[in-house]
Amino acid sequence: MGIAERKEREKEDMRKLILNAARKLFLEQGYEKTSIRGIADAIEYSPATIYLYYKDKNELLFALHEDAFLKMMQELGQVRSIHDPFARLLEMGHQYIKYAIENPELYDLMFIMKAPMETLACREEIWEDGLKAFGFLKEVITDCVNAGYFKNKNIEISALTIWSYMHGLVSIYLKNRMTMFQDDQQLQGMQQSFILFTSMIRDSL
Amino acid sequence: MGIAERKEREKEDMRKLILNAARKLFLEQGYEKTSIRGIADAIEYSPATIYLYYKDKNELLFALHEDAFLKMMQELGQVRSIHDPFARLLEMGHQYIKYAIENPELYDLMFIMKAPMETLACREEIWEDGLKAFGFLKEVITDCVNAGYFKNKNIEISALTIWSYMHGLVSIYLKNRMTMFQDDQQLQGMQQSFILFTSMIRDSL
DNA sequence: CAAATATACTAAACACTGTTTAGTAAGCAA
DNA sequence: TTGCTTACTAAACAGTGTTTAGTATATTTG
Repeated sequence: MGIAERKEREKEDMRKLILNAARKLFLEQGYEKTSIRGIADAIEYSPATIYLYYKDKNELLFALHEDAFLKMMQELGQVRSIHDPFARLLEMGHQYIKYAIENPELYDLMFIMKAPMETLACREEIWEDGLKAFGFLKEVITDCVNAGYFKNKNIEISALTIWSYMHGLVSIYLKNRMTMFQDDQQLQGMQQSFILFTSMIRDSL
Repeated sequence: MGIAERKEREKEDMRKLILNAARKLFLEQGYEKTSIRGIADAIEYSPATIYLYYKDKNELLFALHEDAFLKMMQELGQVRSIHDPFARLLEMGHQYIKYAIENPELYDLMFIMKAPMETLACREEIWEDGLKAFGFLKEVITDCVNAGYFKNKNIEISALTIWSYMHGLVSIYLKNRMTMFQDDQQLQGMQQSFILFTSMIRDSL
């Protein structure tokens, strides 16, 4: 009998309905100002219904966190068409900055907020999405090493170092701490710093 | 008449009483779980009283943010005794990491949370504390340039680049995103990355 | 087909949150 | 002693995430 299957589909539809409304509100007004009641209103269901499909607000944020990674990987993945590994790494950096600036709330969810990590912790799962993205960075760095760009053979540490810089740069900008530059010169400052950093790793990583 | 002065003193005492209770609770249970009511209970006053001394919760957080910077500058300032500027920069890095790990909630307040910046924005003031700390970093870098360690003459960009790396590294750790290492090897990983980064800037900044 | 059961949903409550308002009691000045 | 100011608070306002108990509807069973 197909009833069970239909119910399963309907359940999945409902999860998507909730998630889409959540994403919309979340991106429109930010995490802090989006309430379960607001999401419930948007889909014209009671707040309690949401708890039949998602354990709590953290789980809802975690689901958004997951497709934020999907989106980022799609955008970063485009660099695969670049043959030279160092040029590919550079473009990856540009795309990373672009993604962070264009999706500040998602970036927060992916790399700054504790909520999604707590869901992961109490499920006793690993941070798959993050590790996959980190793995992609390691691949590109490995290619750079193999092409003779970098001499350092510890890919893990090289990747962590590069990611730390990138994450720090965009975090400082997104969290409004780049006040050593005037508002309209912050992007330019980031650009200059990025050029400096990339020339540094090219010369001596 | 000394009555006005006494009242002024009492007002200042009350502000400190509130702030000390706020700091204690905040460090004990974190920002999110500390409520105005909790602070009011701790000092045995009504919640409304707190609003006679601080405009809102953001202002309370901003006050803590200020003495978090005071504390950090005290700890970082110790490196002034190191003569060699590059060794001084290295030690500053160590101290920065140490401070972040030992005071994760304060670090959040200083460099990640938006609340203190919002208070600053609506007061139309600049981020004095942050710029002062950044200025100290620039001083040390200038010394490194003058001593012939670094060839790059754009101190502002060099400082931003170094700070970005440091901030990224500690943020990734503090926000539990360093899952490429097992829990007990994350500090070691940071150490290795720090060594790599410092060797990179020594060779080619 | 009717009765029993399972499912989907919600109203209302619980226990909180930051913040404001209106009112009280004490301290001080005239 | 009267009038005014200051310090404080009880209670309310408008929200929050989450849970409970109960109601219809849909499905399965006798």
